[in-house]
Amino acid sequence: MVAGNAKALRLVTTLADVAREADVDLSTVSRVLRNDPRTRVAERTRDRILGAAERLGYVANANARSLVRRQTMTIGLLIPTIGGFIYSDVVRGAGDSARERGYLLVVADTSGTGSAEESFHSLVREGRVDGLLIASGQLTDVIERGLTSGIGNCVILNRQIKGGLPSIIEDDELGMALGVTELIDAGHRRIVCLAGPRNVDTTRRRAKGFSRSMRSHGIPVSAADVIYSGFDEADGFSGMSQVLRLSPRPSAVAVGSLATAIGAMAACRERGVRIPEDMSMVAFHDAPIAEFLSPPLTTVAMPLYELGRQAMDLMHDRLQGVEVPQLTRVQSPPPILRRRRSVAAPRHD
Amino acid sequence: MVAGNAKALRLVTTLADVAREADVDLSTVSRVLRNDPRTRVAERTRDRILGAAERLGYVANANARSLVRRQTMTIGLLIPTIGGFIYSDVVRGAGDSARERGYLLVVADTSGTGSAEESFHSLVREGRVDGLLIASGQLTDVIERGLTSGIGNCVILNRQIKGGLPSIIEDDELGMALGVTELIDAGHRRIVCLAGPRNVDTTRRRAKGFSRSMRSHGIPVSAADVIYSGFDEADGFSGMSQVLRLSPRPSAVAVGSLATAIGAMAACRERGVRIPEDMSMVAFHDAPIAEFLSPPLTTVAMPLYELGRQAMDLMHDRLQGVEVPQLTRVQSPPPILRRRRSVAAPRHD
DNA sequence: CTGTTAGCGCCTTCAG
DNA sequence: CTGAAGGCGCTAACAG
Repeated sequence: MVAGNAKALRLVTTLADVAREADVDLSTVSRVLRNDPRTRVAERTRDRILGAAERLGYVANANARSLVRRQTMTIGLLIPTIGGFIYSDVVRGAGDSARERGYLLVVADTSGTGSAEESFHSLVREGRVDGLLIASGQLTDVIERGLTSGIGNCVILNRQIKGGLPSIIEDDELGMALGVTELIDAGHRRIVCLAGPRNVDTTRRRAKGFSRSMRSHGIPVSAADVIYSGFDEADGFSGMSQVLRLSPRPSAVAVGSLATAIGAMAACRERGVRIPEDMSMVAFHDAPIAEFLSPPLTTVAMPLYELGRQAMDLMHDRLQGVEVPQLTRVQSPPPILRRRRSVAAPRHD
Repeated sequence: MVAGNAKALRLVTTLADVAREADVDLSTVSRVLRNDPRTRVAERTRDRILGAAERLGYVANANARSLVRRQTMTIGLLIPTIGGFIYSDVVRGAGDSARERGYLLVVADTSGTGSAEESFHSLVREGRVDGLLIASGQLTDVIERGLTSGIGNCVILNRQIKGGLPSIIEDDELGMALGVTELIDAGHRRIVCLAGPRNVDTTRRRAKGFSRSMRSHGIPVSAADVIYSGFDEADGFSGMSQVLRLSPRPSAVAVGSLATAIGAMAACRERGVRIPEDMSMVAFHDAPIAEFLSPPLTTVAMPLYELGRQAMDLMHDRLQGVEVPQLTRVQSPPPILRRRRSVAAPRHD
């Protein structure tokens, strides 16, 4: 009475069910449903099969298919924390490209402790995905320190990495230079860069953009002009607090991320430093919120949608056996400076 | 020369490889590696097997396992857009619970057109997940309109839904009442609720909390006291603009989401309406950013981490065959009012 | 204690 | 144009 139960409650219809219903062999059903180009099927049988499949609500099982085809048609994306300003665009870009190519994109959040490596394991090593897009610095670090097994089809987003893994980066240097130039053009000379964490690739590139722009305008820069902090609001607050203690106090600051800038604005407010009257500010990265801050923030909008999209394109190439370069730069569009109201001429210049 | 290539480049080691290396049957390897409690294996063979597996870097293939076990040990989570303030907590909660139970959580962003249904299809119907947590109103609507096949193991987050699908909700009504009470306690009487989109369940519950709190304090409410808009910054801006045109102008506003509140603050600023001097404000939902706004925003912090976690717990029960109620309320902790500086006594009272 | 045997659901030669 | 047969990598009885 209980025996055979497992079979009895198999509710999903399989190829065999459709075959029975259509009175053909299941291999024929498989061909028809996949539109196998190598086989021509009689119009009548095809209709019969299609009808039966429809009637039974047949959907092919991805696991069985993956097992034999040795590919899952799904790509993973690792991001450090869902909810960051910049990731939504990256995810949309990667998702759109994936969909167009018949792939499924699944994303995993690596904010929990150890979850970066765990996700990597479950997704890649256990064969749940064909490839992994890695936008999580945390995991990138692990890989750089020697995790080498099974990292075949990975693409690193916006980090350069030792060890031959392909990566795709935006032109952070140019982006930051754009922002700094805006400050310089407004008349500022004493400008400080409130950058992200020290020794992180993106921080380095943005800091470089800062220095480059300064120097190319004939303004000397010293190491002290770059203040390192983290990437969130609280980091921005403390970082900016440092900046405000500097003497002479800079008249403008170029901030390494939008969240940091929001914290930095709060620090200014608390000290009674008005933006832009007493302090001009540009932020690296843009999001709808920038428009609604006080004052609306001048930002550098990086092509993050394109970053996601092109990362996926790269992955697709790799999966097709196309050789992909070890370092790719996101192709157009270039970063855009969104002028709002956080930049003004310096007061005592 | 090219023939047999497919086999040749099979780089992953299988059970058979380990079995060969350890000179035992592959079923034994399977047992040992799974720690099958029903079989006792000689210490020596076990060591041999473990050694071989280690040496060969064996990792079980998830697809093959899923195929036979008829379960994938992965749960999907659908969210409307990665990058919203509230989703990071939900994802963390769900992810933590999943991990503790040996499940993998994958999230899919349903912001693209049609991608909600597509994701649902690829994940659930094609058998890539054992269950789906749905926090995407978009998909909820589709389901409510009649998508019924294969929705066996779904849990709806923070939406009540017709049709018997289990859902878990927080006490939005209480949360909003908390915020409104704070306003009333500060002395406000003319208070407006800037709610989300009309006809959405969460909006309705928050609006109800508003009315309830008002009435319980003896303040009459009319339908006109609830202004409907959307859930993002721009919606908040336009919604608040409407509020500011009201006459008599309210002295306080209870806003239905954090993003909306940020837009609303901007609208006030533009009109020269100072917060909290001319207008008090509380927002539903909290995130680190609230602390850094101008002024720091008084918010109602909902237990979103718990929502995610308990949704996953519910899913787990369901997967274990435990009966789950059609409607669950998130258990403790209750919403917390985070007092910051956006509420003050009204001016002309 | 360990090996043998059947599949899971699907794809893919190879015959007919 | 269609059917038969083998196998993807793994698990789970059932024997020994």
